[in-house]
Amino acid sequence: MARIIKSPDVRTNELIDCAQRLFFEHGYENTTVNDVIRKAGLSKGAFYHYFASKEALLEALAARMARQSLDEMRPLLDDPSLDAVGRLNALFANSRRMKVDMAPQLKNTFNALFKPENIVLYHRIDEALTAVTLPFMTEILRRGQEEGTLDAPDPEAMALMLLNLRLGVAKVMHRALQQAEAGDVESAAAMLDSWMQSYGLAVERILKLPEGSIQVTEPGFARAFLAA
Amino acid sequence: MARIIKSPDVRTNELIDCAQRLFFEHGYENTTVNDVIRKAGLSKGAFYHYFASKEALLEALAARMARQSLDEMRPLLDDPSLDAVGRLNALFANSRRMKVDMAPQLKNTFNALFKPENIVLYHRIDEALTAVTLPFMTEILRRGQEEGTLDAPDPEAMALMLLNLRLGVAKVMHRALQQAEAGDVESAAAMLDSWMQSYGLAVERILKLPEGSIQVTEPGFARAFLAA
DNA sequence: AGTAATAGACCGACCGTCGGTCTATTATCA
DNA sequence: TGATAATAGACCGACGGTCGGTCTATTACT
Repeated sequence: MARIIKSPDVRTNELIDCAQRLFFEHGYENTTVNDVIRKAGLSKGAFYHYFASKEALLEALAARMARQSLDEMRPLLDDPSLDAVGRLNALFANSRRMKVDMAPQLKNTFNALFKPENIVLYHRIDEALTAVTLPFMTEILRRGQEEGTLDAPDPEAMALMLLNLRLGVAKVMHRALQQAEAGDVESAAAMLDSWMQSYGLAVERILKLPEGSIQVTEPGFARAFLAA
Repeated sequence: MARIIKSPDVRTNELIDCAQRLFFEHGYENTTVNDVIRKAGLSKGAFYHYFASKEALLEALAARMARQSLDEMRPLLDDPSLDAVGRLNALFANSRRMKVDMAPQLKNTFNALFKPENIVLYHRIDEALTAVTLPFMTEILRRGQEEGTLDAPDPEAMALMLLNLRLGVAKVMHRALQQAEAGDVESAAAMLDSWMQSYGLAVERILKLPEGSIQVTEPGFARAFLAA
């Protein structure tokens, strides 16, 4: 094979790129190291020069995703014009916008991530994401408690619970996507809408917020997302 | 090897028994089919006569655990003397009792289940458990809504969220166990207690119950569990 | 400037392990 | 007694990972 030399940083990211595409498309277990290096145009030796194991590649992928996600969130904490509720709503709005924007890829991602053979991939990413998001969320709640805009006696515990709930949303979104793909878009949208409503309600109740202060969904979101 | 013949039912359960011990101890991925059949005293051919794959064995294990757990819960639904809140409290009390009774094994189980190499095992079991528990929980909430003892506009959605929260508790219990094993029993117990307090609070708030109506923990529970 | 030395990116044949298959053999029962 | 269910274990191919070695770019020295 032709010998092409690149900077370690570039190579590493290329490998993670390939891993992301392959893992998401075929699952972690179903992707072989040989698949990765073929796609990356690299030898086995080179691969193991950069990553200690296939698992380490997964770890690096999860870490990169967590980092990216954190970069998206950080501005919200720094914005002094927002109170805690505003920050939470901004978080939800942000994630909505992203979901609709990237619906096509996201659909694939969701479908891939929740395939039963992909639990490992899913869990690693979720773990990394949660680890990165928890301090962030805790800080939002802590400030909210200070401001008196919400009631979270133990901000970290409450934050962790909110993140646990978020997982449930992801699962339901996947169910809705599958139902929509099976042709039943309307009822899937209805189901998703109603579920997100309940989710919002739960968040409000946990933080003792007045009903209606948290807007996790907006009119037509479910349909727009599922129909994309 | 001597040829021993047993009824399919017995063999199946023996294999699942071995799988349970081995998977929990060394993890699913780290346990080979050869390990299982060696421990069960069986040939490869016999194994694949009963299970289509190693994965199918895991599935069967998860299903059996779910079935057992359901059998433990069912009496609660049938008891007419309990209202919804009573049933939830009974559920918590039950799980507390079980936790303290079987603390030694449970410690192992928890430690095993949350080892990073055990995500697959953990997830499968959780999935089976959730699938079995959700209708049960939904029914409790539905009746509670009917009785007016709690407020769950969408019982299934709320039930699913409560189950999602339960996961968080399991994770925190694991963290506490590790901390306790590292010698810091007191602060681990304090942490766990405070966390369970928050968990109870969240449940109450989600269901709009008066504060104090749900008792997930009781004085000394965390210490008793961790010190066992 | 020319050259020797070093680092480390890169290569691919090879190996051990593991899930799973296949054929042969033995028990059970209609 | 023939059919079928149960058991045995040799065998297979794929896969993750290793290893000895090559190639190239940079640095150190004369």
